[in-house]
Amino acid sequence: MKLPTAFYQRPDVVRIARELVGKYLFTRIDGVLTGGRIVETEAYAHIGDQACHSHLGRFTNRTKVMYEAGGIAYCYLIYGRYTLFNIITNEAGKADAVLIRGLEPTEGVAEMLLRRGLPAPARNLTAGPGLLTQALGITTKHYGTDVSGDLIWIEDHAERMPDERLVASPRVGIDYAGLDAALPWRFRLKGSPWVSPAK
DNA sequence: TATCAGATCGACT
DNA sequence: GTCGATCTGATAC
Repeated sequence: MKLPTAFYQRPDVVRIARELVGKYLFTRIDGVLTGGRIVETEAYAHIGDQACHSHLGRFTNRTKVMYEAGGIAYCYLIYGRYTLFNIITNEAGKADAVLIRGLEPTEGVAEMLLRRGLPAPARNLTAGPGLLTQALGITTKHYGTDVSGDLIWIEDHAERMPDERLVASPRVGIDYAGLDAALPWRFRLKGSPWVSPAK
């Protein structure tokens, strides 16, 4: 079943990030269904987390949707080339987010290959936050899109996801956040080849 | 106003 | 293992 908006509006972003591992992310962009199982996420909290774009109430053109109520997409460009896909959580004004870093393709693989320009399924089809957005057709145009809608949504297939299959570790690429960089807010599905390549 | 570093990936050595 | 592509926001002048 499709996760309702209420799922994202709960206050504990770390718990939401953990629960999203094993759920299924789908998009129907240009009328084509693509998606797969989420195998890697990271939590970003607006309070006490320097790595979060909304830390200390930063409010810019880029971060403004983070301050809306949970359940919408926060897409932005990094390094001038890659779109990263986050889901805003918590209630309006409490700008928390979950970054989707890794996906195991299950639906619409042919279309994903086309979008990625690959001849055959390979690990680099969706293993990495900048890659899965390409494969799913997510761009900055989807900034602010409802993730419980008909364009982008997440389904719960009621798979058993035992704790021992979930690995918590520090997040990636945020050394600038000082001590906060050590917070174990990155969640991966143990043994999945579809987790992102970054250390 | 200018500079810098970043929640990345892929090409190349 | 290293480096370039090239956009955004933060910080320094």
